[in-house]
Amino acid sequence: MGQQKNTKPTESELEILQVLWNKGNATVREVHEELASNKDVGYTTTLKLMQIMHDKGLVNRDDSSKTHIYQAAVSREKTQKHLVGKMIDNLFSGSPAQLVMQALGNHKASLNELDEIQQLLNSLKKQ
Amino acid sequence: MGQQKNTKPTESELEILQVLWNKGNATVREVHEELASNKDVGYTTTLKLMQIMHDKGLVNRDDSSKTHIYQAAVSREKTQKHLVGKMIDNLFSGSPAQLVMQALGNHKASLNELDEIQQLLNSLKKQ
DNA sequence: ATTAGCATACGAAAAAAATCGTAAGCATGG
DNA sequence: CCATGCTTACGATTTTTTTCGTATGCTAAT
Repeated sequence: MGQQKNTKPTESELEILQVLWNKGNATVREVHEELASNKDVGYTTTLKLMQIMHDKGLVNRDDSSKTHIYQAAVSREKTQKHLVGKMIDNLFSGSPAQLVMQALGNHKASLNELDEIQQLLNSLKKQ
Repeated sequence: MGQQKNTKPTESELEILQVLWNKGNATVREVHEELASNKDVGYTTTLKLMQIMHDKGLVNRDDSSKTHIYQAAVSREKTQKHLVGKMIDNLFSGSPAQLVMQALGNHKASLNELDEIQQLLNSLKKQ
């Protein structure tokens, strides 16, 4: 039954949210196809997971027709914020800057992206 | 027995690594005190966890004296890199820049830190 | 109407992670 | 010598997460 916002999604739940965020909304089958292209998993596993997520309030569903249609109930941004915050605390002693340096230093970004970051940086400095 | 590098630490293991990274090396008791100041957990739980981590090769220990002394066997940097990469894949569709924007936009950094980031950014742009 | 195919529901098992109780050993201080 | 206190070892339980088998029902094609 239960239902609680702000529940931290598990690893698998995150994979599903991923798909839902990208597709906007989707059936279990659609989500499953997507997942199954990357890893070995049974259909009912995906189904069950999505049912649990529905219970937890992580997804909404339209069950007015036989084949239910799901969509994420938590926003990508909010989830990102939550998990990034957690990572900053857990891994970077609370320093967002260190995380940024890590990410920039070790993972390639395009010039365009660097410019975007530059702009954000400028506006932050002005404050 | 087993032992394998590159094992992804669990949440709890990460907390312990955290302490070890900060202290350099520490006894179970020391690690435990630290953890117990933040959450409610029994001593033998911490002990057991650290034993498991030793099994997995996540920590090294000196057991030449009765009270063993532990230290992290995986570097903070390497672990950060691994987990940040995972997060970029899982949550940011593979774009490190998006993660950076998230972190910068939502989590306060000091002016000094912003300058550090600026410098890194400059050097990346020049390449 | 019967069958084949796909859908959900649901219980339960398996796997992974976390927790803890208890035993046993070894110092140290009385 | 004996008790107290701290240590590790270890088995077992609990909790959480993941996985899947099976039942059941609807729909469409034959």
